[in-house]
Amino acid sequence: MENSEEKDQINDFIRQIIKEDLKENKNDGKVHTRFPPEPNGYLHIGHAQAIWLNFGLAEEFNGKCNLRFDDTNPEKEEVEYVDSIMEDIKWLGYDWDIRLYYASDYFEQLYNFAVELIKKGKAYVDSLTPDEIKEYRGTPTEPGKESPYRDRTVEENLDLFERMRAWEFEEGKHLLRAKIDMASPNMNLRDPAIYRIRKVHHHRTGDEWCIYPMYDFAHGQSDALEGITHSICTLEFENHRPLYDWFLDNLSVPCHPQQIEFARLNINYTVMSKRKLLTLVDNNVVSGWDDPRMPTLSGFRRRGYTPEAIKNFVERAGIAKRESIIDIALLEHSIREDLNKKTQRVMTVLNPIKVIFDNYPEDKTEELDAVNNPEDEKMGKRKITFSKEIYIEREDFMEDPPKKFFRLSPGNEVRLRYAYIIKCVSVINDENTGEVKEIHCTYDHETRSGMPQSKRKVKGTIHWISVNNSIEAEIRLYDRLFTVEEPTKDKEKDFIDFVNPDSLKILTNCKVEPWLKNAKALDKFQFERRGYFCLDSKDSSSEKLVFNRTVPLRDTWAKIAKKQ
RNA sequence: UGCCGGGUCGUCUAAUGGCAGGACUACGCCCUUUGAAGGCGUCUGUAGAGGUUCAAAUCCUCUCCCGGCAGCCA
Repeated sequence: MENSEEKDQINDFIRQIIKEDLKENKNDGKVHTRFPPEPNGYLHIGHAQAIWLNFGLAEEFNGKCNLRFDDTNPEKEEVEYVDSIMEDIKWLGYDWDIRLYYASDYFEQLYNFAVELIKKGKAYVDSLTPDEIKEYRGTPTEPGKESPYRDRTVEENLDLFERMRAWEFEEGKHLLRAKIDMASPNMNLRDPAIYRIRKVHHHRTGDEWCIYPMYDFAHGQSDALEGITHSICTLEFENHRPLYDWFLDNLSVPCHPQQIEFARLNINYTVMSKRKLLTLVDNNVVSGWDDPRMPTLSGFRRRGYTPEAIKNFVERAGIAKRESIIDIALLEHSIREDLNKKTQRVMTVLNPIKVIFDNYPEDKTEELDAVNNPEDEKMGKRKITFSKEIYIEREDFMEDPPKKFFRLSPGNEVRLRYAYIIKCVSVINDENTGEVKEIHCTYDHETRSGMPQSKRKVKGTIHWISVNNSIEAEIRLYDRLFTVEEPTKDKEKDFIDFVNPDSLKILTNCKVEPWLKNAKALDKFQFERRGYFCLDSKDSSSEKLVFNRTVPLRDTWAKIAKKQ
């Protein structure tokens, strides 16, 4: 209920257009959108916004949304990408039902549309070389000039185009072009290419075709064939809209969809183009498209992000026409908010140092109650073991603490979460390095959680884990992939130069609660006082547990310490 | 500088001639057996100059700034 009320409040300019169309009963009051990825890379979080928009609009206005692969360029497209794209959309929670299409499904119809254009005298086969075509096109400030082949007869064009299809010509020898206006101030209308010869194997049509339609010729007609009402795309296609409309106006198509453009999603400290992400993969800067540092959906999934958090984020980022860069802090807020409500808490020590209680019996152990999730009582409680020797985080102890350090230090007390109040009595340092090796404490036996004395005010509470009741794990800490907000802004340097060398830190000697050995891939937890973590889906095994840090908890102390 | 588009708190985003609001961030306080979460509060904005109007972020004029476009990519 609450959710739908919230949804009703979204009123971006696209929704306003749709509501207006509905009011006028345009398209018989129907809304039909489509998500049209090119299978030449993995989906990133920018695509998630487009998916959320297109599928969300369909849900909101009782319409439908198609999935259509825009596979008109066989040189870059692969089945691997098709599969990953479908997996990612499903993961986000959307369903195209039976409406799975490929632009390549329409190759025959698109060919016929091209023939129709030729017959109407509105398309011609050009035989200029690629270089000549470029030269003839002019520049943004100067008009182009017409190709000498522009006035070929309909019969000649038909014959040539048929022979192009019949594998008679070499790549680049001929090109089918729309006959529009070589002097148009809009470069897209200067006789744009419609069909080019490419003797390349296509991932779906195999070697059936050697001519392939250009994006501009395929997209609008595919939209029309599917009965799309609102064809939503990003800003860089705004200049193509007159061409989109020109084709639909000059062909016998079943309907004329409306193209609407919005600004693509950008986030600081990362990059968001498939080409650049591919570069990171190819140069082994990351381990693959699903490296947890990647802004791909598969990367976020492996990192421990949830579809809910991603959808909340793209909704909060909003839909508009002005170009913007969203602060990564908004994304982090969204995932913390979701995981806080959902995750089981667990005691872990990432960087252990041993604490020994001088006044605790050698062989004694105690089972103590720990809350699984303070945000959700239904998640219940579990037992944790206390004993003479425990580990705490190295950073929770300081021999010479600054002001406002509320943790353990010589002569001072601290509370052990769910256990006792303890006091540091002595410290053993490493003979060579001087580093703290072992901390000796006394525990106050009247302060066990729940006892009256446990109400005593102690400023700090730290987490811990029993030496004999913990298992080892590897924990991978991820940070932002780049050191600067806009890695692609610098004109002198390559964006790769700004990769954060500390974007991945691997901790190998971490201690976690023993039951975690039963965790399944992608299971999510809050490691108390540290952050949200999930079991890695590729490298973790029963012999070696591997956890990925999704996002750290907010850390007020880190800010205070930094100021001091 | 041809054409197209865009400029509202630090960052996003609303207000569609009628009180510039929300979220994130930052900061402060409260609460706290997670320095988390939560609660309360504070700061900060209509690119500039004119004009129309009782009233302008919104309409008009001029200026400035920022993107996109010269693939047989999408």
